[in-house]
Amino acid sequence: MTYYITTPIYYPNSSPHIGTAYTTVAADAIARLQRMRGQEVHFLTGTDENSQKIIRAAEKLGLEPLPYVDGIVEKFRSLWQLCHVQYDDFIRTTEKRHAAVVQQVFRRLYEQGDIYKAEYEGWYCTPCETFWPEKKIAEGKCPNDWCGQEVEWMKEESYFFRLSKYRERLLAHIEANPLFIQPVSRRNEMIRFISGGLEDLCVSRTTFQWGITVPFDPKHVVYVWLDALINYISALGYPDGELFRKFWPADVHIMGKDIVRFHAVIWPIILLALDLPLPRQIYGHGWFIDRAGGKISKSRGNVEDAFDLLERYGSDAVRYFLLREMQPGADGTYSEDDLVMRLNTDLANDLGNFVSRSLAMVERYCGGGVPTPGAPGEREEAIVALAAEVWGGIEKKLLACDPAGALDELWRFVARLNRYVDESAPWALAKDPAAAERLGTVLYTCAEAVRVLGIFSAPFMPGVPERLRPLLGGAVSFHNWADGGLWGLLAPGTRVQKGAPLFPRVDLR
RNA sequence: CGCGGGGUAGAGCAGUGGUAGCUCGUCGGGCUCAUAACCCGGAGGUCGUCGGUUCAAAUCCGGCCCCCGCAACCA
Repeated sequence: MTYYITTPIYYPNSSPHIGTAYTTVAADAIARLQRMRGQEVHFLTGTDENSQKIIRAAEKLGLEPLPYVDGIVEKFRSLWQLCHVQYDDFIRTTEKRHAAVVQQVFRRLYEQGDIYKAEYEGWYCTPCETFWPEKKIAEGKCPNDWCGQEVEWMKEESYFFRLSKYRERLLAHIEANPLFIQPVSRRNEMIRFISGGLEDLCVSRTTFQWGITVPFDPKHVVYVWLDALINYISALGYPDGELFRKFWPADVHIMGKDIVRFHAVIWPIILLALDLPLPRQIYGHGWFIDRAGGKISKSRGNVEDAFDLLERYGSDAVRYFLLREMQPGADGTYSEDDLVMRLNTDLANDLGNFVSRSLAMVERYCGGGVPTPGAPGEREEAIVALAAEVWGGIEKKLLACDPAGALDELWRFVARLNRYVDESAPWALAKDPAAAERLGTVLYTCAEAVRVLGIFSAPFMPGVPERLRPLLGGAVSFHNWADGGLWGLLAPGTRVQKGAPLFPRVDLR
């Protein structure tokens, strides 16, 4: 089976913030799980580089647009590398492979009458490169709070995309496919919005040249959404590419809630017009907000901070925090204090400490060799049953784009394991020579649980299995998700060591 | 009459008809294998508000108050 998952293409005009990191890491966790399940995965991310803002930002630094975006793109790439994001392709809208497809699509839509030429009129803010609707304009000023410049009434020759023509078909598709837009709150929003009627979309500009030229009318460049959304198929080599045949339609497009509308309306309509199948799912997650309830701004989550966070806490901890904190259908809260709390309580105290105490006891009471278990008791049977349950739960939740729920499942298991150690009190068994077999059973259960935890953690925190492997004798495999659903794969006699703490505690200041 | 989401212990959240739960914090106890980590127990909530339906409501219905998104060409 194939699995195609995407993030949006990001805007390299500003630094990637914590929200883009969330989107990308969430997609990565799902992609990793699917690979572990043996699916043939294609994971796409990239950058959206055709915008007038790019020119401005470059000018400020005295650069041409392309060298400027090249630099920013490198930042994105190295950030994803530091986060251990394993994408299969990174598309840039400045690439020829993309431009060629956009031009081809534009031409086809024009020829079949879905794109037509007309005149766009409205209040225009030059710095924001935006036409604003009448009711948004207060006293002739741009409504963007960071702008506030005078707007002017402008007429511009433009091409328009006939969204209205496909409205009914789109609505019918959404109604017939409850999972098409998720979560449900977003779906309801979109149904309302579309029901209210669709205006045709302006898809070209003549006021600047940076972008993809309209093939038959070179004074126009293709404007934003038509250009950007097509990345999902241009990256696959539409229309004749082998990847396209193999992976389209996408299984899921993941994104922040702010751009669900474009993905749930414009993108499906482009596909309908091209007579292509629609993606199976569009998932809109929430935003990270700060503790005061405000949006995360550059001062909080810019790229320098992200690099800095990763350096100080490590990719696994940052990934864990992001994935755990964002509840489906809601916004998440970001603060460094919360991150440190998660790191100390969940990762160090619960998960890390369980690994540490388990392996330490095998070292101390069994000379470092995994003991042979005796007959399982009730407690062991409960542990094995819970492992299987949690294994299924993680899979189900993560594939439903709910990493936080999946991690809740995982921690249900970790909590149970710590309780198991206390209840079983191996340190007491070790003092009683008659309890040797029982001790072996308990410590085998602990060590085997460590192996299983390595698999469970792998999609979320890829560093965990890497650091666990040498502790479990170097020969254990964490690559197959199926192995997480089995019990007893760890061979008795395997040499283990306690090693360094998996997640050292951090003291703030 | 714009649309939608939300108001549950000090904080952050789960819970859609039947004795109010989780995480953190707090108080007390236990253990000593472990990263002063782990385990158990207690205190703390009239579930925004007023009214209704019901044998029974945080959960269904209605009014009101407050907070937050969206309101299209701005990732």
